[in-house]
Amino acid sequence: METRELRYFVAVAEELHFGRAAQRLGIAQPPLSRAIQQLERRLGAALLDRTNRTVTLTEAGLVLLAEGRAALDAIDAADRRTRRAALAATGRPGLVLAAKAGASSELLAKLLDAYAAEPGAVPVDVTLCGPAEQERLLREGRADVALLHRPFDSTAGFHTAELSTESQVVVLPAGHPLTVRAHVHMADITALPGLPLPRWPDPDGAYPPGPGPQVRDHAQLLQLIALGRACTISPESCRAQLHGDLAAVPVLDASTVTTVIAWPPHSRSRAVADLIRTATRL
Amino acid sequence: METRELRYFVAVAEELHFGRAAQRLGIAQPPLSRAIQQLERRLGAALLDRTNRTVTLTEAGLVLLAEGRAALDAIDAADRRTRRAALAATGRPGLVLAAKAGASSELLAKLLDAYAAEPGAVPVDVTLCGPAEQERLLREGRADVALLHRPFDSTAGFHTAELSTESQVVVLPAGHPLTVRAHVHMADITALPGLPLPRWPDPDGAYPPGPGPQVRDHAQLLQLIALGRACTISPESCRAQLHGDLAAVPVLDASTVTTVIAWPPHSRSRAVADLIRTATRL
DNA sequence: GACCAACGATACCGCCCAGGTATCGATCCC
DNA sequence: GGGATCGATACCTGGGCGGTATCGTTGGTC
Repeated sequence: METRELRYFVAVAEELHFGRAAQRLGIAQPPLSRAIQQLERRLGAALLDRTNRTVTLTEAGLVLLAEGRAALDAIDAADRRTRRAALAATGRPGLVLAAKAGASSELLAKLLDAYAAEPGAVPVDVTLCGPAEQERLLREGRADVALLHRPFDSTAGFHTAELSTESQVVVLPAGHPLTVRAHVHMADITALPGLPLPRWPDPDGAYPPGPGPQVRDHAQLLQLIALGRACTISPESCRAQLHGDLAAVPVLDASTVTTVIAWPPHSRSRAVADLIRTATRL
Repeated sequence: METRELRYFVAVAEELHFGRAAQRLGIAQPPLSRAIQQLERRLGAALLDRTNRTVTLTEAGLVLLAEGRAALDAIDAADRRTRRAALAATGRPGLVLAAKAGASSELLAKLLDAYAAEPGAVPVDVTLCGPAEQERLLREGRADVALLHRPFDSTAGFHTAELSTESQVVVLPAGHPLTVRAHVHMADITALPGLPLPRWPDPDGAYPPGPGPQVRDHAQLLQLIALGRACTISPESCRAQLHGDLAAVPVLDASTVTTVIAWPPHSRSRAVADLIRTATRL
């Protein structure tokens, strides 16, 4: 199976329309039709049901869409990591660490300090990113290592080491009636009138339907909470960043959050290994 | 990057010889040279240092070798899983479960029984394989689900669920002096005169150097132990399979072994999901 | 030190296949 | 029933992949 065929198939499977897929790929429609036919012939499996009017994925097509995307990601990652390795060999070496903006900042600071003190430490570029974005960066080879938060981020496909586990708090506007409580339960929060949980964008940038304000970053969310328009559940380490307008109350029955350091398998970099060793010793 | 280029590069990187690599690939040497040059040009990175006499991998080449192998594996897996999905849709559906021969047999039997009792259960083909082979089968898409044993098998790249944790025992010939002990330590075993730990083949079939008899399967190993030529450390569930010539003694400071059920991420099969659910409920 | 063998690179050639244009055939909509 | 939409088919062209022949360099050998 050639990557060209895979790219073509993924395009058609996503568009469910040969014309649009061809346009997206920058080729004409007939070669695309032929390439898909050839792919189906070689696999001995129908991937698409086409009825001259609609295109739908077969069961095998669904499988190939998921697996093919993963394979293409692996190829792109190989490409990017090879380029990065070449740069590192001839230019300044350096690590890219992806971390969620506004999360685990204390842990992150400690890690960076401790690593910088190691012999042979290289400069670390920290990429702060939106929720679940670290995972993508790491998968695509744009980052060498990432701080992920279970159970929110998937660690599938990575090597990981646990760094810390913490319980969660609900962040509320200062002066909210609940802030006098020593602790609350999930049921107390989902029933809060006028303080819905916010909606974060999907990886593709779209917002899921439902109530709750749409937020794009942490600062925006904190401001909304201060304005009394939302509340949120966060790991308790976020308390360090709360200012006067906000208050936090432990949520007893929220899932605990585990911060893990993750890196791609096959990572051969000494710098990555050093950073991980430093992290696990914290 | 095309898979053809990747395959070519991996062949050269493994052989470190253009002629042999070309032979292995079934093409002539000149097109291979050109393909590698083109790949290097497109990546903007030297992958191989060639001195007319010897070929060595650069740092970037080492990265691409590891990442490229992973990417090629992903493509092969996509291919195989798609074919399997097509077969399952048109023919008899079925699952392939990979398990280490001679390990966790009781757990495996319970799992198969429990799953078979589920509504909508499909036939399960059990593939018993050598050490660390399950991992390869699962990675290559030849199995739908596998029982792995941490820390021996790598679970990188898979989703997993823990099934059981057990401590380890040393398996000795019956009548050996140590068999009267209630328990032993690792130091007692490595120092055993005339009872070395066996050597298992690498994934490529070669044996690592060192003392100890070469073994290929469990029966062979047990026979060697009964003959007083070797001993081995195994999870304690192996006791169920020991016959009269053999004895087991707990090893207090051996690492504990966790049996996990693993499946590829992106698995879309209901049967796999059912099996996993059954397993975690055991 | 000159010759030879080994090995990767280069030069050149032929053919296959990817991609393009034109068109067909079926289906849905008005 | 006519037109629009959309995937499939027919046919052509060119680039690139693979092949053979050969070169250039280097290391080993007598």
